[in-house]
Amino acid sequence: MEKKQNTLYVGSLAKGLRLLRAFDESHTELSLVELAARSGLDKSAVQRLANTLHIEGMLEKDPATRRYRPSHAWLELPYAYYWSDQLVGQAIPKLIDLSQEIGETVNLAELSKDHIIYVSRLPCQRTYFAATVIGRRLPALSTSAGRAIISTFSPEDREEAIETWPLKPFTARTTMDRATIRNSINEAVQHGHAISSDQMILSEIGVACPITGPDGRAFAAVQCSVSAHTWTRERIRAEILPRLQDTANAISPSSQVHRR
Amino acid sequence: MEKKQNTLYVGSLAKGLRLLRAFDESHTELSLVELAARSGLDKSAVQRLANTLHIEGMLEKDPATRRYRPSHAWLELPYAYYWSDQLVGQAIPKLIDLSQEIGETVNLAELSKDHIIYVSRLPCQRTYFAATVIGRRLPALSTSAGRAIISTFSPEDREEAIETWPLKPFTARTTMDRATIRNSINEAVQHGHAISSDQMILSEIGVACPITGPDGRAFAAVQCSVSAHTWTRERIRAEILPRLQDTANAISPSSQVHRR
DNA sequence: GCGAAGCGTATCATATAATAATACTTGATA
DNA sequence: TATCAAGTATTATTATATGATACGCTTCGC
Repeated sequence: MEKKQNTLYVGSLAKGLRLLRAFDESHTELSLVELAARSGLDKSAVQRLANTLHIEGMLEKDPATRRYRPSHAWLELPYAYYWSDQLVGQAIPKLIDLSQEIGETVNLAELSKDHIIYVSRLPCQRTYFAATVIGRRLPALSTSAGRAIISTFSPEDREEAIETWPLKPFTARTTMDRATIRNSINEAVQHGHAISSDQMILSEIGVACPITGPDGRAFAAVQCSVSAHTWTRERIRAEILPRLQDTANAISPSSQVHRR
Repeated sequence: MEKKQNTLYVGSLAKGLRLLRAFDESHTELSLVELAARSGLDKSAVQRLANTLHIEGMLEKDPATRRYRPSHAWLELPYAYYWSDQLVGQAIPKLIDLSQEIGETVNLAELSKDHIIYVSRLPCQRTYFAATVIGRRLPALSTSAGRAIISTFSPEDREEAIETWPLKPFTARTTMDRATIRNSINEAVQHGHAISSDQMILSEIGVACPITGPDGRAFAAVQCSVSAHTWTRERIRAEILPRLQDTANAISPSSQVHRR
């Protein structure tokens, strides 16, 4: 057991959480030994912990196959989260209006370390499944929302993000060159919004405007995803951007306390 | 410590989960002693467990107030859940189409013991916040979705549900009389859909059609919420119901394996 | 139809790791 | 400035989690 030293650290709890984290989009149900393999724990530990999680209602267990699956309890935790996140309550009604106006998929993304996480999604057109699911965590540098947020940082912080935050190729056209990303972010600095294409999936264009705090630094963004088959960047700028910008401004806390 | 006996039960893990469950819509951030009070654990235990959850990234801690809040990790759990739930993937594109067609809020609800839980929500009109948030768990008997699901049960199971499942008054007009609920469910048996008014909030009407499994028993429902100020039950039956029914049928697994 | 392999389950002796009591620190209140 | 409550740190004690081992069941390949 890698020593986490400290008597204020309860190892068993941490190990249980590792079991929960073993589930993801490509591991939707796991057997005992698979859980052991993915969590790095031995069979006995997994047996005890998984059993506990099952008894506590955090894991479903198929009586036939003996395999574990996430339970409905996994949906109740985000419910609690939503009430605790001030921003979401502020934003949702405005996002609904926006999505109705433009008739395209609208997302709310928050910065989470060096990634962005989709906190709220309002799909208006059929898209791929992952685009409809909250909680998706993506490298900030590869998303329009992330770039919009970074564009509000001080020059030093901005540069650090561009140089050090992680990248991962999702499509053949995901930008892996940090200089290109720097250009994209610089444009965002100037225009107040970021646009990206083909980053997470081909033929998808994302536009995002930052939601800024009282200090002018963004921690979230309103984002809109459209298909490159029906939209051009020009049309996006003409038809979507103004409303997107208005929405982002309306949500930004600074606007609510009457600061510019 | 109430003995959960068994050497396959890890108490510390269970206690940690109790801390997570201490957060809900009216307890969005908690101090150490509040956590202790709500979880029923002593201060020392909470100190250790909360600290562990913080280190593991499950709890945010405000450096100023020392209070704990749910972290973004709480949003990653539903992400994993969605991929593990077959139904959601099947349903989402059809729900998007439906919501676009009728221009009203569309929900996917699943049965979870004697409650229903909203698994997917597509708000189209401004509503109260709770109606936009996934993971909300409501007594099945008090919701159109729950009644639609129960209506597919065998007469015995149906009766047991009506007699024993829990009720709770949310509005002054929430039906607390089981005979009235029985009537509502019997109507659902005959017409294949359930309608309810003023159950969760005043002036809200819910319509739901069951999603049935191969055995004809439902485990989920497609539901639509509208305002009583702009809709009557007659108009709902005429304009919304046909499409709602089609959508529910299209999602039902039985329809996909070509049974009736 | 038989043997082997893999997986889930159960048991148990051992010492690690969680406990709960206590004491210390901080900061808010009056 | 004194008091109190909340958060933090430390400790001895033992309960509690551990992980090795053994058993039984199913699924394969031969």
